Amino acid sequence: MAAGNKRVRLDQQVIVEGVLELARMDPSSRITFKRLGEALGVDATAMYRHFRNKDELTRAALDRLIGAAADAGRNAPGNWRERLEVFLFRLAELSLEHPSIASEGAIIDAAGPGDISADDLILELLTEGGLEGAALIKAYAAISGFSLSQGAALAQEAMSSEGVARDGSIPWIGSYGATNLADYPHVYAHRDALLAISGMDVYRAGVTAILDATERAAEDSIRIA
Amino acid sequence: MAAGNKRVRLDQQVIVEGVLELARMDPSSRITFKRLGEALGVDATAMYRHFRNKDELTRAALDRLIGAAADAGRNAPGNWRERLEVFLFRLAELSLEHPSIASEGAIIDAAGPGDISADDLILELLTEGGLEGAALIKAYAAISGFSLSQGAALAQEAMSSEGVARDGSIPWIGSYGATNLADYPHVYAHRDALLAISGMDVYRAGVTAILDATERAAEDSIRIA
DNA sequence: ACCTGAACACCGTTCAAGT
DNA sequence: ACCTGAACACCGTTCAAGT
Repeated sequence: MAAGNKRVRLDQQVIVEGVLELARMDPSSRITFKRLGEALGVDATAMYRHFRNKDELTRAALDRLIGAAADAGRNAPGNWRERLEVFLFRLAELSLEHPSIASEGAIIDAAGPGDISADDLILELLTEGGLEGAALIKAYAAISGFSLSQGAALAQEAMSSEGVARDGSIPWIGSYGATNLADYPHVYAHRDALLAISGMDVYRAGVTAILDATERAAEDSIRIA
Repeated sequence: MAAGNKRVRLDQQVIVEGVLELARMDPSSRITFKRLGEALGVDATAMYRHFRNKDELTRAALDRLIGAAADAGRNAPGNWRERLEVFLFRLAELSLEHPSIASEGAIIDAAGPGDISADDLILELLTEGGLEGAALIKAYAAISGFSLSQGAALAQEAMSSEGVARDGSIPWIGSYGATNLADYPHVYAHRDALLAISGMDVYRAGVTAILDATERAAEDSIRIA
């Protein structure tokens, strides 16, 4: 069972799929060349024939995730906002399902075809919504920056609390432990509500805020035109 | 000059300050117990007397950064939105000045006094803006989630492009390299504008979008009341 | 009580050697 | 052309030994 011993011929595609599978099946442990080699039935160093280093490999895997989320958004029904939401939440789901990839920092700009495909989708939907020029670029920046960095945060959260449900329901704030909240009256007043916030709540709140503002900007620019 | 050889008595405070200094002076290399020990004139393993592991140490250092940003926001003039912006941009600056700390993933919830202080500030300012109940908690979630994850993304960007200006002016998108943009008409149409986006532009776009939406929600809840 | 230093189990990466 | 395996330089962490 598990992954091991396929012994197919290696190439970039096969390796990336191996990384994704490893990340899915073993969500709480880091991606390692050794573990990847075992899963593919190949020596740990064989990957260097196909990727310059680990960063490039992780980049390629993340790019695949982003591309898959973009496909989901592109094929979804609904108006521009609804399809954007499908893309954004699919990316969050995929990040939670592959935490060891999505959390591997240092990669905001996967720079592969999946990444560009997602950028194109975001721009297409925002244009459909009526945005153009500087407002379009700003909305694009807010959305693409948010989705990647917040997806990484979600994934890190899922990795560090191993064994816990991978649906984003992990509390965002662990606890206030020994800290005396007397000096922090607002935190004290809302402590129960704050502790009840999950990682996915945070993601959802961010998406809603950004898309509300975007929708507003779109309405304004249509009214002006 | 440089860090080395102080040989003071160790304690949590001294170690955290050492980490922050190391991160400031040597922004493109990772924090290491060995390097930290050299800077403090102490064996690499001496830190284990004061912190359970590296994660706890990094957490404490990040907590200090967040606390400093909260102090800046608390002491700033202006209305709630302006003071929130001071906090958010100060946090981005501090992340860029200490990239090896801010980028050290796995830490969304520093869970220390600085973190709680920042939470209290955010809640205070949002309350001042007229938010309460569920709308308050949602706005808090969007803002705190955004600031931490986007700050980490900014820091990772600063670390990977070593030597480049630490002011967030690094391009968000590297280049489109060899990729044929023929299949991506929207990216193609806006490629120059996209390549001109900096990391700080992305941060600013996110802050503006979230605060616009928050301001709108505050106006609504005041009108209803 | 606090720090040292050897030791351990792992990393990513390089490179000569195999097939 | 592609993969192996030894080797290297580094990690975080543990623990017995020093002072």
